[in-house]
Amino acid sequence: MLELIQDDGGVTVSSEQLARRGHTTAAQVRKDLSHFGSFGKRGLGYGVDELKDRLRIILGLDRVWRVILIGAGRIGSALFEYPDFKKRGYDCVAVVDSDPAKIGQKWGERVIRPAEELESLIKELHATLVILAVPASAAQLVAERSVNAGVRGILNFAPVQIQVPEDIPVENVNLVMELEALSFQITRALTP
Amino acid sequence: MLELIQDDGGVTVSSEQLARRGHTTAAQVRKDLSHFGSFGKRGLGYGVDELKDRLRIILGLDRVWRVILIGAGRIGSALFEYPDFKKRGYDCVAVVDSDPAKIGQKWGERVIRPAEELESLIKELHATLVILAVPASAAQLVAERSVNAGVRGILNFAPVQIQVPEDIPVENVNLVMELEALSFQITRALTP
DNA sequence: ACTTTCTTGTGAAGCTTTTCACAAGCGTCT
DNA sequence: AGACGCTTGTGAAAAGCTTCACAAGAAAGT
Repeated sequence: MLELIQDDGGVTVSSEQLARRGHTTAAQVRKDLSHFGSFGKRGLGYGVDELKDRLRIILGLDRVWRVILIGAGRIGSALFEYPDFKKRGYDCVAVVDSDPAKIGQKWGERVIRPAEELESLIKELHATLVILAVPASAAQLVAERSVNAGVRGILNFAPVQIQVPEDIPVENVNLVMELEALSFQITRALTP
Repeated sequence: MLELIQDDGGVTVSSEQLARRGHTTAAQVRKDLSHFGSFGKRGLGYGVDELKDRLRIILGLDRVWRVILIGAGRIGSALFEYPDFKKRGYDCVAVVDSDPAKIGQKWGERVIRPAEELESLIKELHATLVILAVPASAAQLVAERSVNAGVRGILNFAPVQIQVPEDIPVENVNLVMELEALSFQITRALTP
């Protein structure tokens, strides 16, 4: 499994150092990285700058992703204000909501657009990703509309499994599910 | 892997129906469930009510988890307002923040407490879980303080890997990481 | 009671991921 | 130059996970 690798201070970094930061093993790190070519230096480790560059390319972060945020509620707002969002190469090109009271409000320099315009916005602004921050009941429909309009990936905050074609990746963030995973692990630890 | 199983309408449900809802296979569902005893009925499937009860117990949801929310920023606020939170058995017994401007503010019936009180609140209120909704720079320290004060699990929204003893489960929710996973999958699909 | 139709639970097979182990490469020190 | 200390990259072994396949059980109809 591919793991996140954080920056650090030195000029080179060994697989073992990376493993400690990423809660994994040195062998795992080396195997993962070797899938994308061998750019480590034996006896030294990986050059931090080269590693960053390579990862950026492997992860597709050498481009700017055009994102539309669907749902201007609390989660949407938290995401929108997230400082690293733009810095990391994600450009929120539009915000849509179905609530007439919210439409027209300004978030920073973005005006909240009505949900009906979703398809045309995706096409006109060439959005590649959508962030679904809508109630569970609306999620499936909005996801389908987005995919039909040409979106390539979905980040889903609604607490439902959405059904989309296999070639459209979906990442789910489900607060209750994460809490249940914790609760399961603690419970299992208590009753072996 | 244990998968989430949503409610449905009928009185019984087969492994195949569950599989469709959960993006998995019938055999997988049966294997997962059989780890916790055999409570399906051959020829019929699983009784929906019994299944719900069993899952509740397996996941440790037959009790109320006492949670402290650390960080009263946007993410914290989105979580706090999340309607299913209380319904699903999570009781937010306190909110703390280090910003003097926020301390004393009322969120619903909860008053935001100063971060210094974290340890005493955990002990006095018998909190079992903490939700870390603080900046990355503060996460590690706050996590350690929480664990030392007796917390049993952590839901971490800060974009860093926190280091805690092995027996303390940590679930990470990292917006940028999820987006990077999407971006990686799309990129890989484009360049095979 | 017997047959038919479903569906579970589970051993075995197949597949994937992780770990182990070590040759080979790189830099440093003498 | 040669020896030494590190660290990568990678086959091979081990472990883990998923799928297959089917006996056994449960209801319903004849």
